[in-house]
Amino acid sequence: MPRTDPAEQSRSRRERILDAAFSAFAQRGYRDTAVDDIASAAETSKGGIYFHFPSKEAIFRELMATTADKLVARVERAVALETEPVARAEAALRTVLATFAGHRTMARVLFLDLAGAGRAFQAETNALHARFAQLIRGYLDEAVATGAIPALDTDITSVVWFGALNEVVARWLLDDAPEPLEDTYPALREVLLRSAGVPEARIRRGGVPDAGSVPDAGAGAERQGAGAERQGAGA
Amino acid sequence: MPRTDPAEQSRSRRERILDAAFSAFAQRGYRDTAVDDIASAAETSKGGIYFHFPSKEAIFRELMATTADKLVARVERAVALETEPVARAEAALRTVLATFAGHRTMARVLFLDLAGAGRAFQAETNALHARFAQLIRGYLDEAVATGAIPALDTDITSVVWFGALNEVVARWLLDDAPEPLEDTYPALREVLLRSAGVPEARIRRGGVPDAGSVPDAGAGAERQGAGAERQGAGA
DNA sequence: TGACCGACCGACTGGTCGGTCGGTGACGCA
DNA sequence: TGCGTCACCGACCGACCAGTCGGTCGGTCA
Repeated sequence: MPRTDPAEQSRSRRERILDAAFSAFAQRGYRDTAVDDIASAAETSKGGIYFHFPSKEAIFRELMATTADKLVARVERAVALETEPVARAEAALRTVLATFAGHRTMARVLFLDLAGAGRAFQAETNALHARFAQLIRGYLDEAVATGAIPALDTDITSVVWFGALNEVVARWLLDDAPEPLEDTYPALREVLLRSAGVPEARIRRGGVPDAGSVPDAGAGAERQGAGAERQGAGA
Repeated sequence: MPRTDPAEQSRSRRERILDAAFSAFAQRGYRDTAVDDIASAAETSKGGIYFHFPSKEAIFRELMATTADKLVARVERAVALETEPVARAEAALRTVLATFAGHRTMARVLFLDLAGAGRAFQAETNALHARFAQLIRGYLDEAVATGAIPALDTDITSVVWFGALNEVVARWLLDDAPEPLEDTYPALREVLLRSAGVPEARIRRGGVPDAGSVPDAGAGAERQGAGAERQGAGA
């Protein structure tokens, strides 16, 4: 097949562009992928792309949406095979893991901040996450050692804790009119302690202490003594 | 104090730059913050900035590092006040939440992928997360309804599940020589089921099923029938 | 007083990249 | 044979921006 293979040609150009964009975004991220890159990977031209799509962003959005749809459909199919609720939850979990395992690229597009930065930062951020997870792990190991909680995989548990915290905070950050973040503490605490095998009795005893023991949050400014945390307005 | 207030001046220019960069990055993200923006916010010039820092990236890295250090120090201080292991873990959790609650900007710098994209995508990504969390929540609600698990806050639990999954996958994606993702399933399953209050007996029964019930992961190509998932080499 | 220096300034450069627009060839139709 | 149209091409435009570099200026020291 020299060029313009008919079978290949029949898959409309639009599809070829989408495929090319998909793997380009997954490999280099949105910002670092130029429309020209997509064009050449799809064996077309920039003009050809802008004939089919109004903007680079539109390509990305379409990709996100259809990819997510596919994953959701897959999960729902797997879940439908089970009837018992816990088994259904397990099936969902297992399916997501198995799907990503077989489609690393798909995972990249959906989970990594594809929207975002270059490799260097990705690694940096990852190291930061690892650092916090390690901190948590230390406390968990300690708890295991003293018998406060049963022996368990503290590696994964710490990752779960960090991931959960990360998500809770991110969600609060992106909320336009967020409730106070601390309000989530009691429920989050309960879930996380339970995940680490803390006995129910111990969980129910002692929610949030009335005061003290948390160093002055909300006091001093963000950085040093300067005028940080200024509102959106200023220059 | 008309201008060049001495007290203000004494806080070295370098600090002013760091402060300005901190809030600029937090508000607009790394990519969308121009060095000129930082300069004018710090009431200095681009040249002035490049006198103190070798590159834009260096500023960002320094900010990340010191911010993380501060948070870790704060957590460790709070933890040191407790002796019982579970209480220590609780203190850590509470401190992180309380700190971010009081320092939204700090949270933005550390947690959001500020390294990354513009607002539009952030919102998009958030919606996607919400969608998946909602999916999970459905299953959990079902489990509660049938009495398979005790009544609990399925809202946060689903967020925890999603966050955990997200983190596990992200970590696997950034690993250079990752173990198969499915290998984490048994441990992850255990932690998450426990977090949802599934009885220990039920957790121990049935780990991963021998086969089937997971639709053909790893089969068809990533997108349509095309040649996606090509390795890093190609154009 | 004059030589010197370090901090700081801002115009400029080199390069990148999204998006545009005037084509162009193949094809159907009259 | 002429004409319109669809799909596509690629040179080009304009904006944006990190980083550079020649220059200024307020001190300081001899």
